[in-house]
Amino acid sequence: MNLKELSESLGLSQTTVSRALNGYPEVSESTRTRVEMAARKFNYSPSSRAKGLATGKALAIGHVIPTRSKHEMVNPIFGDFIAGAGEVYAQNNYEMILSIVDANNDEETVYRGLQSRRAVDGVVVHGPRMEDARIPLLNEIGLPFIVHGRASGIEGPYEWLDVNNKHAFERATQFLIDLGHRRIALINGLEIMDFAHRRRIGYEAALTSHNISVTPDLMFSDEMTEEFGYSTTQTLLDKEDAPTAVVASSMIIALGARRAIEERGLTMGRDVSIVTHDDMLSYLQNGGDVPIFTATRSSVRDAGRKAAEMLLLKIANPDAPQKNVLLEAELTVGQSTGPAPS
Amino acid sequence: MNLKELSESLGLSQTTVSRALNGYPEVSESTRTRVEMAARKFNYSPSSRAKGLATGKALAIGHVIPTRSKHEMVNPIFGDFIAGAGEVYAQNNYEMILSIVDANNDEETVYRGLQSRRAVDGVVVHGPRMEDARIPLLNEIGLPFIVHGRASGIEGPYEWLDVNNKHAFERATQFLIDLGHRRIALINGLEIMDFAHRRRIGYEAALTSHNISVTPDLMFSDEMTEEFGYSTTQTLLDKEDAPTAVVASSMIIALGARRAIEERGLTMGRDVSIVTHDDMLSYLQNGGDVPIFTATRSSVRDAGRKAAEMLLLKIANPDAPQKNVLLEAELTVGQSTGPAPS
DNA sequence: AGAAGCTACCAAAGCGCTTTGGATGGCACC
DNA sequence: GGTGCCATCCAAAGCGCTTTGGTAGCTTCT
Repeated sequence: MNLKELSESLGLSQTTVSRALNGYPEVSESTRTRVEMAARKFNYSPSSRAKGLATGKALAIGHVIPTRSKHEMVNPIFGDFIAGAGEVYAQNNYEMILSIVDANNDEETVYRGLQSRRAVDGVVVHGPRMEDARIPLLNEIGLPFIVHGRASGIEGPYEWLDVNNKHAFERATQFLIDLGHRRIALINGLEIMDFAHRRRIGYEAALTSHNISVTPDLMFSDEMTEEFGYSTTQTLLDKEDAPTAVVASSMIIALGARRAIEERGLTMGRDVSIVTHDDMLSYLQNGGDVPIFTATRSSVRDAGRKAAEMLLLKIANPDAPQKNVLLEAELTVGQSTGPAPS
Repeated sequence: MNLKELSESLGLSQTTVSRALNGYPEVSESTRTRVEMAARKFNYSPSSRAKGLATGKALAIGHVIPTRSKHEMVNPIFGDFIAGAGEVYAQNNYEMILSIVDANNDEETVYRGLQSRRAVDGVVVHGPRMEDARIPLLNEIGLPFIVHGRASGIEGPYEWLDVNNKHAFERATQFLIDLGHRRIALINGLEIMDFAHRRRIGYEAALTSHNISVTPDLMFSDEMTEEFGYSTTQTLLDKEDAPTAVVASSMIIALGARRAIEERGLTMGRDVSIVTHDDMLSYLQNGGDVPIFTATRSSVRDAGRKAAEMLLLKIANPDAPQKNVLLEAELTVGQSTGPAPS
């Protein structure tokens, strides 16, 4: 069923039917309801291709996920972010289109392709890195975008939504210091990633402000896997002056850290304290009345929702001033922290 | 830059340029290269909207992910599956479009909408449930699809790609029996999900064939979270005749199980054996020279690739016979299993 | 009564492609 | 030299919408 058939079956012109369905005022209420009834009855929706052609809008948002190397594997937070964003797109009759970037096609080509095919009206930039080249690229080709996170070292404004990683990790570290911990380790993500860099800055700031020296042998940075959390914590606990607390950059790292701790018969929250960042992923919940982990938490799904809303707004209103949103993570106290052992 | 402009700049007709770019034979090699050079130079790609309108194909595949309730939250395997499928789409110049189904829009509406908007040429059905209503629905509305998994209780043929869950879990259980285990627990996903049902059948078959009775108090089924693995294993270890082995349905469950085991000072692989299913997720690798967990493994990413290929083939050739692919999981021996303690 | 202003509708152009159905010129063949 | 056949190219229609630029008919005002 297309518009022509629908309008013929109603004895109306395509114009009128189109206007009726799109809420234009120059259609009488009685015809409008008649049209709407018929559309529902025949299960008619306008072809998104034709509509896109006619309006010049793609009615779609692109998400480009890099999987090109071990260092940028499919991110576990991706699913939740997408779920949040997708809700917003559905409400606004936008499609979400996903592109995978792997070893066979380079990032720039993918973005340029989306633009020149006119496949999307805008994109969300995931996992920004330090001095991320995508931001100048997108500005150059004129494709509207929003960054989930920020990219240190980029000059010029761009629209972003980020968690205040520095502040979160400063507070987390501060919290441990207040509990009497002095030797505090950081198990972080890869520091080419902007968020990881900011987290380290926050961690260091807290230490420095308490005259605790920042020692490189307590700071680790790698792909955020359970194994990395585990082996790093093992290394730490083997030290003669092992740290009494750990700040972890993800729940998955924290799970690995906990394993290393419990494997030695130590108790988390008593012998070793852990604060982790919790993205509130749906399948990795930090559950219980009292959460297992003390955590700086911030819902990635919610971030997805907000980012999508901002992008749609920007597309609808391209000349509005750039907006930036800095979300504060809340520090929730769980069972994984306690006073430093004496 | 559009086709008209490009052809004018070349002094050729739109027809010829179009044919040149689409590989038709009635274009001389010299003009073809000239056209291709120009297209590259001006960074021209045909508008996917216009192309779709003209050809009647959407050149897109839909993936519908349900997030409507706690029971169908964003699945952690989703990201890897998508990554695999996306590679194939990219190679074939297809877009991947994602739809989120939440509490506000029902599943049927989403599928019907995709079809009537002509937004996709086909869809991948994720996470099939027992007697899944989507299969008859898609058959009714005539939208090509492939199921990742199967749906028990559906009559009539449909195209699917599945892991041989029954066989995998039968082998896993068999393996534990061979090691002398007799009290073997199953920590499974929700049994409305078809895969979980099949896994239980496999588990039971192995027990039965060795005259080991199937006892309901050793079988657990819920959302596959770390917490579920942990608390269930705790319960199991509290029993007076605690099981000596566990079969787990996912790495995340297995991580929880391991935590419960190690928390009590027991050793995995000596005091309690674990076999898990490993989807080979990129961020949850069962690493090491000798893997941590003995596992039935099958790459979800690879499944995504294969499923996408099958669907594209089906779309290109709708009258070809239905294809079904049953992937065998390999049983890899790791450190988490050993002979039953005497 | 005529002008002006609404309300409610419509015909046709145009979005950027693909594809149908030619047209043109060069060459071999008899 | 005419015929037929390729190899190359092209004009124009059509895909299913939106939107421009109307028209027809009815009120209302002067």
